Amino acid sequence: MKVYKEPTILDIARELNVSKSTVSRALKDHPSIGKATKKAVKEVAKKYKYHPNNIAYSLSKNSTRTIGVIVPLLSHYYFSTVISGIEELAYKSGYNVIICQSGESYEREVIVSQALLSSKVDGLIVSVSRETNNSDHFKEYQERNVPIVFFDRVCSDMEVSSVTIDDYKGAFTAVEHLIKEGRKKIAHFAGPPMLQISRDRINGYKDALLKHGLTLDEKFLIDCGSGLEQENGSKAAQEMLDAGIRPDAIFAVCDPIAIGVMMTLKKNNFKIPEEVAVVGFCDEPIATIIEPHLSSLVQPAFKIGEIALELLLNQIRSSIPLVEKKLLTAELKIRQSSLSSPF
Amino acid sequence: MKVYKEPTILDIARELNVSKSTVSRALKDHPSIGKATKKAVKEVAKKYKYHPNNIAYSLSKNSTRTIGVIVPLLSHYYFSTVISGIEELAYKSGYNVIICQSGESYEREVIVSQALLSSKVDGLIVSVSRETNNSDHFKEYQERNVPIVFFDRVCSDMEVSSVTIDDYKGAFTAVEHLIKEGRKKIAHFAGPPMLQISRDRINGYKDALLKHGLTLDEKFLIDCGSGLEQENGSKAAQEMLDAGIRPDAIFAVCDPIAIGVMMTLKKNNFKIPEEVAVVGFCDEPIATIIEPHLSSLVQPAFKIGEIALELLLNQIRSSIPLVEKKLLTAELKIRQSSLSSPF
DNA sequence: TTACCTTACGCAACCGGTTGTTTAACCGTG
DNA sequence: CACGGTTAAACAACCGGTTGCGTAAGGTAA
Repeated sequence: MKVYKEPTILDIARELNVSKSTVSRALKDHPSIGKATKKAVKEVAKKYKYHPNNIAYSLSKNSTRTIGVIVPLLSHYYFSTVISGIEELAYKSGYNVIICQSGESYEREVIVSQALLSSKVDGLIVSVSRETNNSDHFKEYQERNVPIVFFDRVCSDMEVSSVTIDDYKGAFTAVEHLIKEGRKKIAHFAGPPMLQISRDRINGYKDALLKHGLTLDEKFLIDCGSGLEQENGSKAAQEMLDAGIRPDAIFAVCDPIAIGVMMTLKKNNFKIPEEVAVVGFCDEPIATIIEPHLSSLVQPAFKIGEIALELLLNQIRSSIPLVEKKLLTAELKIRQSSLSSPF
Repeated sequence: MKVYKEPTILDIARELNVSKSTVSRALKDHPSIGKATKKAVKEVAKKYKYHPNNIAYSLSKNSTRTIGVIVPLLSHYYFSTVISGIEELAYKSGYNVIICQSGESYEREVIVSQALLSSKVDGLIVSVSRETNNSDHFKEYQERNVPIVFFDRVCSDMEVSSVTIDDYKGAFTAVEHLIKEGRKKIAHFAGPPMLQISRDRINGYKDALLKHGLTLDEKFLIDCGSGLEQENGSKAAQEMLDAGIRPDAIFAVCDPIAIGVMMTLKKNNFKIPEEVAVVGFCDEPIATIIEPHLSSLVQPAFKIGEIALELLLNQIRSSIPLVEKKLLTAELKIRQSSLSSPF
């Protein structure tokens, strides 16, 4: 393939017997080019179906007008919605977006971040993998003055812009809600401790219990292993039941875990919410498919994407290093799964 | 920002008093460079944390080693899984991937395909938006000898490689299964007729009925409007019930529609599968969250991505135009929603 | 007529790599 | 010692744009 030679600015120049700089300027309405010339150039460009070569543009301008995005997994509704938010604003601002997945793997995250660096992205938006506890690959961006914005999952040892949800407050709200519904034995199915969000949610859980005079029972703090998937929730819930642990409410670190927990509870003939109430986090679409519908904390994913891009553009356009941290609040959406008198 | 100047091949060359061509060759172990020189160059490169500039590379090689992917929506599990398949094989083959969403909008699809063309991708993998009924923007790729592979949703007026699943056969199998379970009044909730897959599935539905001597009743062929979302299914199902139409089985064009139908049926106190059996298409994760679990046709999404990339690489590496069409079979996964004696 | 200013465009360097073609030094050989 | 062959590296063109600066043509004013 590739025998065909694409039309370039030079082809247009030759056809009209002008210089290539004239063509370049004519195509972007530079004031020092005559009206007639502009018209002629544009006509020939259209005739040849000329497309400007972005690569050449990027090389000469030393800017690719491209921003890189690294997320753990595209298949999570939350992440793909954040991406939509990023893209929407990016296109409006004349930027392209390159999306990469780390697949929750540290190694892969390093590889793709290096690749994006070589591709000379003008900035990077990242939610780190749950394995990541070293940020050298991101520090290289800082050394090269390529702006970074973290969302949701941050590298806490770096001073960069970020947009996150107040996980502590969200968890606190959720647990407080369960307490107000009369629950006394509230368990938390926690996420991987590597992630800051897991730790924040655990703390919110603990503090809500303490505030309302409930004792913190370590056996109610349940580790779901390294995953945030449904199976992790199912498995951990079964182990909990097998161990004879019987909470009357469960706050799960995320919706898939909550769903897994619910599946296991139902399989073991526990009534939700009568015997066990459940609250999740993230409000994914599955929350309203499971029965009973799952109460969850709504993260404004699209908005988060837009804000992340906004912070990034602020940095790109700024002449000085800029650090802005946005903290958003997750709103509790109460559904049947956590009500005491649901019907 | 961007005050910092990145180290280039020339910086290394100056430090060692050699020419830049020597550095370029040393970095890639060209045989005509001495061992000592290679070692020195690589050391300085490491010292400076040199990263090759992909942009410059692409410009001189006239190849970006990048392939573009356009999908309707990232938030569909099916599409993000296909992308994972593409990425996996792409990385192994030394290619990068740029992912774009059309958002099911024709207009947006044209914009992103033009952008990818300007970015000089070496090839394109596409599943077209459901609005698309004009393929001029893709024909430009052909004119420029940039290979294209379609998956799932194709532009039927173009002779290019594609990987699709046999929608006709899948639909036929699903409906035949319902018939064997003793259902007589089988309705089909159809997708937008703009999409070839919708038409194929309708035909599979019709032919299965005919084969088993069931009459084709037009009132059982239900249009869900332009969308493939859950709400379209709910709405269409409610309209059906309101019109007094009472099928004993429903084959839906896709899982979200099937879920929407099930929700509405349950709300109206119809028992699934006793009164109405339901089968979906695609086997998304939600199929095993809804109760009863939804029977569906499994599309090997990851595999589809891998094959699509393989066909694309075949074209990129070939010196002559190449057209390969792969047709995969969707396997019916039978769950409770479509059984006559489920328990 | 001369000096000066616009207007419209060309020239050439530059971005950071790749690569075909010299070139220079060094080797052994007859 | 002259010659041919290797080896290692330099030179320079090229990819396709952008852009600072120079300049010719034409108009205007002194």
